[in-house]
Amino acid sequence: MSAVPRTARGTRTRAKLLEAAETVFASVGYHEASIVKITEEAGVGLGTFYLYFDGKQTIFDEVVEDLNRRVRHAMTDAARSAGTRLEAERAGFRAFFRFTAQHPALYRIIRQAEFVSPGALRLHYTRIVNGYIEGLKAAQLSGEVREMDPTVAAWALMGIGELIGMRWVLWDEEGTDPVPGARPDVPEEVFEEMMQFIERALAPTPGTTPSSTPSAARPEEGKTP
Amino acid sequence: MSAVPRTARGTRTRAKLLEAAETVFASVGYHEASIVKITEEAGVGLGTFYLYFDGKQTIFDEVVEDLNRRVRHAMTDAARSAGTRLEAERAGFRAFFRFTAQHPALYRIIRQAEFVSPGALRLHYTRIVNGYIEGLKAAQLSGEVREMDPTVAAWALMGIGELIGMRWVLWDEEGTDPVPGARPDVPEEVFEEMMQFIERALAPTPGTTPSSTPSAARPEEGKTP
DNA sequence: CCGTAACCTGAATCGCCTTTCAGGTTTACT
DNA sequence: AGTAAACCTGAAAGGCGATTCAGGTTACGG
Repeated sequence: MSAVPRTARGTRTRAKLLEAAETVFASVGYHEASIVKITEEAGVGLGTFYLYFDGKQTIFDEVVEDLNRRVRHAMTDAARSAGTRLEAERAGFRAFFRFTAQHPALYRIIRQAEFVSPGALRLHYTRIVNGYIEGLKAAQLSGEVREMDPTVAAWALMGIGELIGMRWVLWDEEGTDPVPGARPDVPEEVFEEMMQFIERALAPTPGTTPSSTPSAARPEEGKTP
Repeated sequence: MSAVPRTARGTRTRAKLLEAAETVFASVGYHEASIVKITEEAGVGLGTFYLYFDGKQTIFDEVVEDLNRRVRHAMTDAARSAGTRLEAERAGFRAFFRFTAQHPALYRIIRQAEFVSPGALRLHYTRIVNGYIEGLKAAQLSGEVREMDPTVAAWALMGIGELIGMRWVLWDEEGTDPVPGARPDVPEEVFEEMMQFIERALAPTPGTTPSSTPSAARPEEGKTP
């Protein structure tokens, strides 16, 4: 049975294991990730693992939970400083892609959760989507976003980010120097195209795109109740 | 070493194995799927498997290939009978969701390919996306779709379908009677909302004249899917 | 400096899975 | 019917990884 560490040393060891697990799961996948590999990566003995975790599944769930918390934090943090909803959307997506570039583990691990831990998978997606839904609802009240079902739109946005991220962050990243700070993000043109797509989909008046210049003349009127 | 069947019986046996593999991979995942389970599901002896496949990885690749071919066929078939591009988009998405509802194996298997067979994963996505790109380019020429990078839009569309399908077909399906003909599709309201989203994202800007704008102004730069 | 609780370790056990192969069965063809 | 090729089978070898556990090490209050 797993236990909670009771001293500073124990806390450190547990954290090392968690970090090592993220690394190993991301690089070889759940299946190929053996407890031995995880403990080796963490630099601790094999048996130590079972002091803090019940098994592979348990530590996997915790890794997913942790990644989810971190990516949402990155996104809301970035969005907070934005003025309009569209700026927030922009900042959120940028943060998402940046996080993906810096932690490819996110994608690689989430995709495996389908079978390893379906509950964790759903929690991951629904938590992020809920963030979108809240934002969209608020933007609808202020007239920045047209009348529509925010839930459907939120899942659509999630899907766009997911696949664009996969295509231009994960796939383009290969063969890149694995220096933590120097990972390529989504190319600027692609990002702009994507935001155009999104802005038109959400815009109150069909066919018009609000200027992408931050605080330019964009009065608050356009209410479409 | 695996071999190609030389008689009708052999062909049947090989097909049974392939179908059984799809079922088993979808229900328990690649990792939990043992050769024993596959051969039992197929109703053949254990050793028979190795007459036609080199191993688990090999048959997995072939299952992915097969599913990919079938889903694309379903989509293009449905889209063919449509008049405008938007109708085609609509028909294609409907076919995609219907296929997903009838073959949940598609999602469940593809998601595992990330580690099991990255090449197969990429092939799957890029093939579908290429279909979109062709359709979008044609629609741009006829002015039905605005000027934009069709590649980015295609991946966005793919992402929308992917997550909406996951949320409303796969997740809602649970606990449903597994009768092959009676699987729930995406609810009509959700489908409509999604199409609204897509149509607005792709719609031409009212002011511009489609045929007069040189559509070759933005040549495709090094997209190498 | 001592004692104890917490912590760490890795060899050994156990169980499951892949893959092989020698021998039996079916099919295609004359 | 007869024969060769194709096909099928499942016991058994060989390997790998999860988990346990008895014994050693470290931290720290008194």
